[in-house]
Amino acid sequence: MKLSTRGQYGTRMLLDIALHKDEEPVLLKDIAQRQQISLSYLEHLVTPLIAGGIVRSTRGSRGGISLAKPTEQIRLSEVIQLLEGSIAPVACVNDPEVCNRSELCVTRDIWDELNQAMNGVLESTTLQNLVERQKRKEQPEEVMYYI
Amino acid sequence: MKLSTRGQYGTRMLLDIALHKDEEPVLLKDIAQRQQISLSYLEHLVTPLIAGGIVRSTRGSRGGISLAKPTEQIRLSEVIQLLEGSIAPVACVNDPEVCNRSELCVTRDIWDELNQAMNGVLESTTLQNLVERQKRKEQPEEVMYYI
DNA sequence: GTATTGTATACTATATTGGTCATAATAGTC
DNA sequence: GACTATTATGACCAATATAGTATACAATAC
Repeated sequence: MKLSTRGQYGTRMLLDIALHKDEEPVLLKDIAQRQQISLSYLEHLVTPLIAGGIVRSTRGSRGGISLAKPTEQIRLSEVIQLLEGSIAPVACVNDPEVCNRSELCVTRDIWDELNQAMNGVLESTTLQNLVERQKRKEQPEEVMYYI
Repeated sequence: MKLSTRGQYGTRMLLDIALHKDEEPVLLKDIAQRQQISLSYLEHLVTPLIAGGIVRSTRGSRGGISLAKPTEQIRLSEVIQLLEGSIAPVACVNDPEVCNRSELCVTRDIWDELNQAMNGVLESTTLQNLVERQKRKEQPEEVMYYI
């Protein structure tokens, strides 16, 4: 039940872009450095995000990556779907045809519930949520000083 | 986010045993045939379940596999844990040490929520639930006739 | 003691993961 | 228009995990 680095790195990349919106378009190189991810691997991960319309790229000098939609409209479910393919823990959840026992299979029902549980979290989390959480996380130290 | 065949086959094996409790101990060979899983692969999967105390095996003729505890006490979370290792979508959820950014990482927080969501389903589902669901599934046709 | 069953280990093929690298395309700058 | 900075794309590769097979061995009921 592991999330591969594609999904992990991809979300971190998007969060990084969102946190540096003032300097859009953001350089892949900078993201790579800040997130400690190899540039050449990031190049791979950005492609499906462009194709999926989450992100826009401009080539050439002064180019880079920018978000293609407002952060509130970027759901984690979408991101993971693009980078990892279907979230479903087993294939038959999406496509009952793959297994001839689907009809009567109770284990399938459970995997479906599992799928829905995961989907619930990912569907309800937007990039905006992540940004807010991040900001909240970085503040408490400062707040402490005022006590 | 895939569940490997280990987890899938393993749960099907346990459900199969539970549904044939009258003929315990159940032969691996029979499970393999009914569940259409190769015997030699099943032999692999049964080992961790024995080690985990979910199932008991008796060797020799008239031997086979039997459940080591009542179906109500066998949680899916336990089964998956034994067969797939940790359920956590990313390693840092269980062990923050693996990543030096754990402290401030908001994506980690999300993976943790994802983990909890999945855990909730698996923790609350027992083998007994599966058995009941299965029986309910196989009945409705008969019930219909009485309407 | 022997047939029947599980146990353990070693092996193999394939797919996935996590990259690297070279090259092409594109946009800005002089 | 040449040069440069930057992303885009695809070929390639190594390591690991998955899924499964094969084989020899151990225990036990009969």
